[in-house]
Amino acid sequence: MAIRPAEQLIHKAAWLYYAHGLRQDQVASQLNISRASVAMYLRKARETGIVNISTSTQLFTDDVLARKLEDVLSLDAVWIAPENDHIADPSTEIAVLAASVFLELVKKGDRIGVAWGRTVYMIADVMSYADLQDVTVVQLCGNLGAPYSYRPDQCTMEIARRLNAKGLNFYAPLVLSTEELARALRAEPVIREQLSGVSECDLALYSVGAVDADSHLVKCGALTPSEMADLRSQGAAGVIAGQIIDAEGKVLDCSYNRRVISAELASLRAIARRLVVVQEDSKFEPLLAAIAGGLCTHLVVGAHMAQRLLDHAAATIEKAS
Amino acid sequence: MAIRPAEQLIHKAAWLYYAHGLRQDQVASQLNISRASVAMYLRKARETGIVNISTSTQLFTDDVLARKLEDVLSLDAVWIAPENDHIADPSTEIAVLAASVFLELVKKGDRIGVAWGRTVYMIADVMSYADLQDVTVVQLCGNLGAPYSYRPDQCTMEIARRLNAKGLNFYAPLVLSTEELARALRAEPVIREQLSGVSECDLALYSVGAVDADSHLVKCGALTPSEMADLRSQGAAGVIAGQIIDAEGKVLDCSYNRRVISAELASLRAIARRLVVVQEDSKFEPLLAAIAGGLCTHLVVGAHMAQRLLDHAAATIEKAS
DNA sequence: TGCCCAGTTTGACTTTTGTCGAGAGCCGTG
DNA sequence: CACGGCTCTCGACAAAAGTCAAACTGGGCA
Repeated sequence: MAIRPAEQLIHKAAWLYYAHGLRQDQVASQLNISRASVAMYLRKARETGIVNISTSTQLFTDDVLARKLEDVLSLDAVWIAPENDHIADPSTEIAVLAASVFLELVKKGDRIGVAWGRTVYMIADVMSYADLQDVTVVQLCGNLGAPYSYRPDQCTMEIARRLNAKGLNFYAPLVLSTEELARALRAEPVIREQLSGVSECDLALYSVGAVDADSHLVKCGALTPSEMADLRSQGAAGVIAGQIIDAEGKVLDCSYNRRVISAELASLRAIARRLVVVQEDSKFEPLLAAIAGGLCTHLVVGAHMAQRLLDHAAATIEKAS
Repeated sequence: MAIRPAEQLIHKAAWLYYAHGLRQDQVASQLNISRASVAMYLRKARETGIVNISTSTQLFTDDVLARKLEDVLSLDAVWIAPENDHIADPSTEIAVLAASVFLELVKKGDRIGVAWGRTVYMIADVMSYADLQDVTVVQLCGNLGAPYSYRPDQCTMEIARRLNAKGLNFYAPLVLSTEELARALRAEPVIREQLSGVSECDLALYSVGAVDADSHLVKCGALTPSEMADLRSQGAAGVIAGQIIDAEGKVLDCSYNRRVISAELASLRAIARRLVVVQEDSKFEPLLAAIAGGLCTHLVVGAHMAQRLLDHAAATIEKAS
């Protein structure tokens, strides 16, 4: 009985413990193993998603602020992570909340589009394991060759791993050196298929990038700081799935965008649930752009950002009237 | 701060403990309360479904036997509760499994039809709490006035309570004394509406009753033992949602059925997922009838029953060839 | 006002659970 | 066939969680 402790035993232990409510020693005697082993199995069961512990995120939508934001920005749902009191690290708080919200939004059989970035990777990192075998996680945009730690494929694969789902990477560079090459590559059947499959997603997860020298696009060499500054003066307001958008949330008409291999914004908008998570307060304008462009239906932000959004909306309405 | 500890605190405690993985004493100090209170809050959180602990029921479908049954009976999914070894009470085991399976099948926004009986009530009784606010549980058949403990409305309400969902009872007797009255009552707008709403359900939960003197219908006075025996000789093979069905799973043409207020079998068949749970080995024939009538897409049974079903199917095929 | 009640909170205690290092079986390899 | 390397397992200890009766709280009521 020392061969292959196997899923089987883990399952049984988890079943007896969590579903029947037995104590670990009772489980141990039923299964003829030591209690220590049971404890270990149970940990594994939790880690692999055989048991699922999830907490309602309702607390964060019950907030009046969240409700107001939903109304004023016409979003389906908003979650606000508290930042006021002795919270050690608000950005972690946001990531943890976003991970829970994400898991709550996923349904069996879903196809999920995932973009990339520090925020997305942080969410993946704190996401608890689940066992969603008939779920597919697809990468929304091309890869960056640069030795950068939040690569699009890493984000996709990590989330797929956590969910025990199928991961669908796509191996094209995010940005090419000429528009021609980008066009040609987009026409490739493999790539075209992947791109057209995006609109069949049921759920999307992304953050939004800022248009400044700290942007990921600059850090990993897709754009130089001066190019970025140029784009900014041309009206660039944010970055979504590797593409530059203007203040209205439309793709900016520029060479860079034409050289990018990524899901079209129209495809993104075709996804029913679009979860946008923003950690940094500095991403206020990019977020406004994303919302303006209808790229967001579900939003997770910190309390401070939420307040800014609400104030801004109020000011806009006042000005209009 | 002693006023209304409220959901708020429970939510926060649950969040810090389960989502952030803090220890109870850390949660206690964050929230400025004693660890004992935290422990109590966490229990409440579990009881009210603010946190959800669920275990994958895959173990029970992985069974080869389950796979074979799915094939041979053309069912969508089969779960088999083990009965072989030192399991104390196989019927409880089946109920616990059925409850887990049920919870796994429920999706947000679902409308769920629930019938009645000892089995259904047992399932409700062991079902863990969940917080599915946009779920509606509807009663599939009329009530029994008799002082019987597994009344249809009780089954419905208990499941709704566990799920924190809306319960939709319907207050008509299950069986009337004359066909005329039954017809008249069925024509009542309130009742008609409820009955026609059944086919809009996404999920149904019921067991199947035996046609003998031990049947609930006899025990609660809807039928006398001799009437039951009569029906049996007329071809009655089982009871579904208070109605007598024949071996082919069709409604038996008899006075009793015409006097019953319950969801029509056609409405039941219109429900995409029909979870049938059978505990007693004696319900072999009724179950066969239900399956024959297409009243079952998802099945939970004990190992012994599963084997009988498979043997029977094998024999039938052999005979046919 | 003073008293009682229902529900909360707490400290102290017990029980349950997590973890560690050591030991045992298995396997491929030299 | 003996040897490490590997993983699984166990016993014992430390840490964490559950429990209970007693104290407390604020609000309703005579």
